[in-house]
Amino acid sequence: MAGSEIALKSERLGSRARDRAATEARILEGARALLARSGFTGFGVNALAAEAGCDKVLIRRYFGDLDGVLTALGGEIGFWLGPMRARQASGGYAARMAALFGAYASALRANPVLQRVLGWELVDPSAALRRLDAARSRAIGGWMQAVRGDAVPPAGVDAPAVNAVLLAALHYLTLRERTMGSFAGLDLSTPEARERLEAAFRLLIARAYAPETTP
Amino acid sequence: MAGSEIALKSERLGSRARDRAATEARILEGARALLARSGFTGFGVNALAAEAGCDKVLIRRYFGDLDGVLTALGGEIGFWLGPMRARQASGGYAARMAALFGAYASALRANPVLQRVLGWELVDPSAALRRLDAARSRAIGGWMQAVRGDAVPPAGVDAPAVNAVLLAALHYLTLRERTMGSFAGLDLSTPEARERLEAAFRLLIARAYAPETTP
DNA sequence: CTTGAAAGTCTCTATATGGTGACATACAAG
DNA sequence: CTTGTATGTCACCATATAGAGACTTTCAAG
Repeated sequence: MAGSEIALKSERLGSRARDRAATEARILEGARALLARSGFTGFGVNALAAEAGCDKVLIRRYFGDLDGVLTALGGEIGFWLGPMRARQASGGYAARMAALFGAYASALRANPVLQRVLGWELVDPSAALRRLDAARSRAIGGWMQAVRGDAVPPAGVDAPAVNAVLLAALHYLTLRERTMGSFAGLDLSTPEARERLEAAFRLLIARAYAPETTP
Repeated sequence: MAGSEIALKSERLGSRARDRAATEARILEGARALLARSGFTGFGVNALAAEAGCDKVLIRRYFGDLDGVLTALGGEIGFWLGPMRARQASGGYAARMAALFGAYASALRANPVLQRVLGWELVDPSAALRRLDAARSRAIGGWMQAVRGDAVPPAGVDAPAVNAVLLAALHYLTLRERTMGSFAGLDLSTPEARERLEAAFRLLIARAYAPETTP
């Protein structure tokens, strides 16, 4: 009888491998899953503890704050955009930029957590989100510079400003597709609309960065 | 003494003019002010009642739900974009589109409530926000059609798609300016950066909608 | 004048949240 | 074996929220 009690206790309490690193990993994975599923509106200490299957006090002990969890999660943001870094585009500036935007659009569409972060930044910016944004901005800037390589935009075109405009459009349309599903009369859920938008991006890039002579 | 008691009571309870229409107007005005100041994160029944200076039960009685308040507020969304409807642009399609974007950008920048709504749509879309978005989309579409007039975009250019891309960029950059204050390495709080972005918009519009011959 | 509905105020409950303290257990160092 | 620390569990508290009920007060219709 005593043995069964001990077995019960050890099953009830000891089943959790007493491993801080594993718990922290579960918290981070839970935060990732929770953000992907419910976004920031349901992102609280209680919900995260339930998702990670641990007590909420451990979140405070190990990360101090929910912002600490976000900051720790941001350490993997390099991984979010990592797979894109490999390839190097070729051709002129316009061609390289088109390839770059296509790759970034695919990566962003496949990353719900990044979408949630980008959306929440437009609603309730916090210090942690600002740090994440700064790091992501640097990463993307470096990545764009690497892909661009030695190609230079045509003279008379403010490439950083134009790229910012196009990148802003890409962010907004991707978020609209997941949330509202439509924008400006276009049904973003249909492949036709997305193809039209991709064509519009290609056209804008081609004409903005066209060489001196345009047909 | 009985008289003073009556006076006190009438001052405490009767000071509120017993007028349902006025109370509804105060609730709507309070919702507008609350949204402009705190956004949707602090948009609750208690906060709205405190802002409007009335009891929260009246919000439920008159509007049923917070979504009802939003829907009623959306009836004034026509007013939000109303002042722009007057002027009619002239020139070619590119020139008219440039004027249109400039006017819309100014109106959006001066309208914090519209900014909050646009931001929240990307985070937590509700049925009420979908209705508001549909109405706003129709209004903007009609306004663009009116300003465009009889000008037609050059052949081979998918004008609705291109305009959607540019409009998306305008929305995103305006929201980023209020929240993060920067995007893609550009400090949006400086007039220089905004001027560069406006120039980028003008360049994109001009080249996308340029007549057949481009220098 | 009486009566009944509308307008408004106050209070209570149920719930969820973030946060903190008290306690139990495992594990390793002494 | 003892002891201390880290890890984990549980219970409690203060707060804010949405919502419903009970209660005045005004006003207008009869």
